[in-house]
Amino acid sequence: MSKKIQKRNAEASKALIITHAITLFSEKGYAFASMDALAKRSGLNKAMVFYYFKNKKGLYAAVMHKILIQIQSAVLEENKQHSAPREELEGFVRTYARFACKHPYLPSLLLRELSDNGAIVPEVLFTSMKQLFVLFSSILKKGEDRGCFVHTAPMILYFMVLGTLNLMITTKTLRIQAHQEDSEIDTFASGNIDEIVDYIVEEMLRMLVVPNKGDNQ
Amino acid sequence: MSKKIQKRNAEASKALIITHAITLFSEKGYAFASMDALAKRSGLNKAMVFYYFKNKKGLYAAVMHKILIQIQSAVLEENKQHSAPREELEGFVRTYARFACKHPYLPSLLLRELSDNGAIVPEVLFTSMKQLFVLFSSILKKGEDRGCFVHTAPMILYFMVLGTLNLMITTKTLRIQAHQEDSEIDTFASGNIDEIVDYIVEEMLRMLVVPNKGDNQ
Amino acid sequence: MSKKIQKRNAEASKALIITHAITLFSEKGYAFASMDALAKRSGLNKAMVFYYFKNKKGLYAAVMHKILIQIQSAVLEENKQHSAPREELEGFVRTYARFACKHPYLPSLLLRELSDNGAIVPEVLFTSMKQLFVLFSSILKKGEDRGCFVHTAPMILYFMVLGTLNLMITTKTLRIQAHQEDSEIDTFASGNIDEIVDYIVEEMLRMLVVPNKGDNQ
Amino acid sequence: MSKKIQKRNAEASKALIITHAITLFSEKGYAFASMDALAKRSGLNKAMVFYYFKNKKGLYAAVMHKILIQIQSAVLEENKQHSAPREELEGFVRTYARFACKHPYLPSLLLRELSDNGAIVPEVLFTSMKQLFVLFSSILKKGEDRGCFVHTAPMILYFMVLGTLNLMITTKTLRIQAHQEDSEIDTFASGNIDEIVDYIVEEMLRMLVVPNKGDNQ
DNA sequence: CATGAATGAGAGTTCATTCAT
DNA sequence: AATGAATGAACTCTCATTCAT
Repeated sequence: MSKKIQKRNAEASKALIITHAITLFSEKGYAFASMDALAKRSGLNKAMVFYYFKNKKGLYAAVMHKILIQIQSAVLEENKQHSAPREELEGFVRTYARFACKHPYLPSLLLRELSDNGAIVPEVLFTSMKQLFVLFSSILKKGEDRGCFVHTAPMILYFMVLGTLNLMITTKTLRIQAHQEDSEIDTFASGNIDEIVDYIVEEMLRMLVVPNKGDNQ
Repeated sequence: MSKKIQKRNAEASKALIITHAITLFSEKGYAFASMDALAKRSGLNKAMVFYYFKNKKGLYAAVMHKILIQIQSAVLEENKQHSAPREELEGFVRTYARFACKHPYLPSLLLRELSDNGAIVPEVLFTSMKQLFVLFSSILKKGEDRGCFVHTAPMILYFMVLGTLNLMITTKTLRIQAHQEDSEIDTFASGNIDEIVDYIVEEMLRMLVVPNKGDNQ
Repeated sequence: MSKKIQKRNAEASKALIITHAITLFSEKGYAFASMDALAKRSGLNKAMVFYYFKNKKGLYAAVMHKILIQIQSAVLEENKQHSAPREELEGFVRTYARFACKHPYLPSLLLRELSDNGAIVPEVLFTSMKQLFVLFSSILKKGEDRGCFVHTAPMILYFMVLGTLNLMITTKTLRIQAHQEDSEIDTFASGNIDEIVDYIVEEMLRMLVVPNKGDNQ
Repeated sequence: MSKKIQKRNAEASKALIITHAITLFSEKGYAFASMDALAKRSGLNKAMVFYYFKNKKGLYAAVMHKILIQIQSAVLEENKQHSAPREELEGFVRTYARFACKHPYLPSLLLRELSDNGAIVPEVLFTSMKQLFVLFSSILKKGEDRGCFVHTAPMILYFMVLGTLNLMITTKTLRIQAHQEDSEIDTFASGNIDEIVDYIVEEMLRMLVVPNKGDNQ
């Protein structure tokens, strides 16, 4: 009788849609990602997407929420394992970097959103980024309190970390290409993500560490 | 006397279009900036845009070209006035920052384009960014050669500068808003662009300057 | 009961569109037939046309396919009823003529397409016209084999039949008009399609029939 | 002083435009031939076309007028040289054919116009075609009067000649292609225009010539 | 839950045509 | 006579979204 029973429960379908939406949005950007394409990729009917997420913006919000939750919990998880500020800092940077590298949609989605002042989903982006920032600040604060970090503007350092990492990750192919065309230019094309993190952390510590206190933090 | 100030003047019309296109693109992003809206803003007929720039992409390319040329020449100009690496570095950062602050479309357009690998106008973005990078590298190189800078990966520092500045500038309203909601959080909301530059430069020098050489370079 | 007769019925909608498209294309020609006008005529939304036929070319291809299939099967059907070459030939001509007269879009669409080398939908036109030609050739061949037709170039005869019929049909109003303006000119204005066919067939047979074999084939 | 004096007299410019318009219209058809493209081809300013021909239709009318005049006078000229109906008939067909073959825009433009009932330039087409038809009729009439042609419907024969020739000429590439794909099908692909004319004339005469009078007309 | 059908608004683009010089 | 600038109307096509089943 039944033509084609597709018994998927709601959660599974929602998850399926979000998964595909993440890649689609990061590939094409919000505007150029069409709901048609998304439905096709997900193997679902277009109307389902609206059934679950109300509209495109709603879906996008869900997508942003998902990835921001993911990165947040990844960083928090890793942070539990350390207690020394230097290690915490390195942990923060490395965890973010590895995650962003494994999920390359993160940098592009994030940069786009930030360069827009969160035009599409203000609150989600806002609170998530804030929470991550609070964690980052607390690491610096702890370092200062213990006397091993000098005082700095945490906001600037935060964006220094995120800006550098995100740009290095999104521009990877661009940088490789540039190096191939003109080998004189050192675009750090060969460096993998861990080397990049090493560099960044090293430089951050040079900024932060109190001269004669660095070794025995 | 004449109602419409400049008519039947190709250069004026082109300039008019580009001017409005710059703000429109940076406000809405490429996809959401409609040619209809642009024409209305410019007070010109929509077809004129196509007459002069062939299509939307062409216009966008022209826009990017224009602003990249501007920032480039601003930086180059300023660079002539210095010869000491430290000053050159500071000049680079400050010029870029001031320009980006005065023309707030720059950061958003740039970040968007970069987070896309220059999806829309690869070459223009590519060559311009490269030239700026070459200048930046040469400053670092000179510093190293003179023994006053330690060796670093110029690409990473470059993105550190651009990433930090662009993010600080685009997120300005976001940061003010966040601080108002929760005054505990230090989002550097009150800092103006020159203070931001001071901070960044100070931190860069802490990274770069060879310990006992810094003072008397 | 229901206000709109057939809604949410894919086949009905498609058929509705094609029907109106046929008349529209034959009235205005491909270029001047606008999708807006078609939608209005069909009482459907413009987007539906694209939903079903992808684009204007696709619709046109569907239209051509439809009418070529129709004429083909009409001719084939009629051809079954005869076995003598003379009758087959007459059947071919008369069936084509009647069909084209009843569906006056055929001649105009066909002539246009042919005079363009099938610029818009090459393959469809191509294969259909070929199949019709193969049937026509086989009739002539059979006649030759039986010794009742002289040998001729089938392609030329084929175009003679189609060319004459199509032109006579499309120019009908033109011919009537010409005759009214100057009654000296005999434009065959009064002749109906069957008389035209009589004439053509008679003349074709005069060309084809072997002198002393014609009577007793 | 003078930037770029283009001293062309009106007639030369007009002729230049018409020449290019003829090829453009026959290549693309009326609708798809753009005034922009025409201006570019002619090396003139677009506005000039309107200056000389008022609008696109006007230009098209001029084009049709030109080529119809040409074909008319070619046929009339050649007709002077003969007096025997058979020769006149052959002359008519051959002249038209050669002309159409040398100026391949004729068949496509003509067929298009005819299949449209002269939608674009009714009168021009109308009178020209009529004059040509009157000449053709008079040839047949003379033949009948002299007792060497049987009576026929001149209109039908006229379209038989024009239809066959025009179709054979426009479909030349199509026919060659069809033959290459399937060599079983005899599309008269190898035949040149004179052979085609031979065939047509031979068949026309078989229709027309009074049985025992044919030889000594 | 799930689907295909349907829609309206708007997008980019083209084009014949006119204006001012 | 000749030109480049300017225009408005149209056109094809896309897309987020909703409806009916």
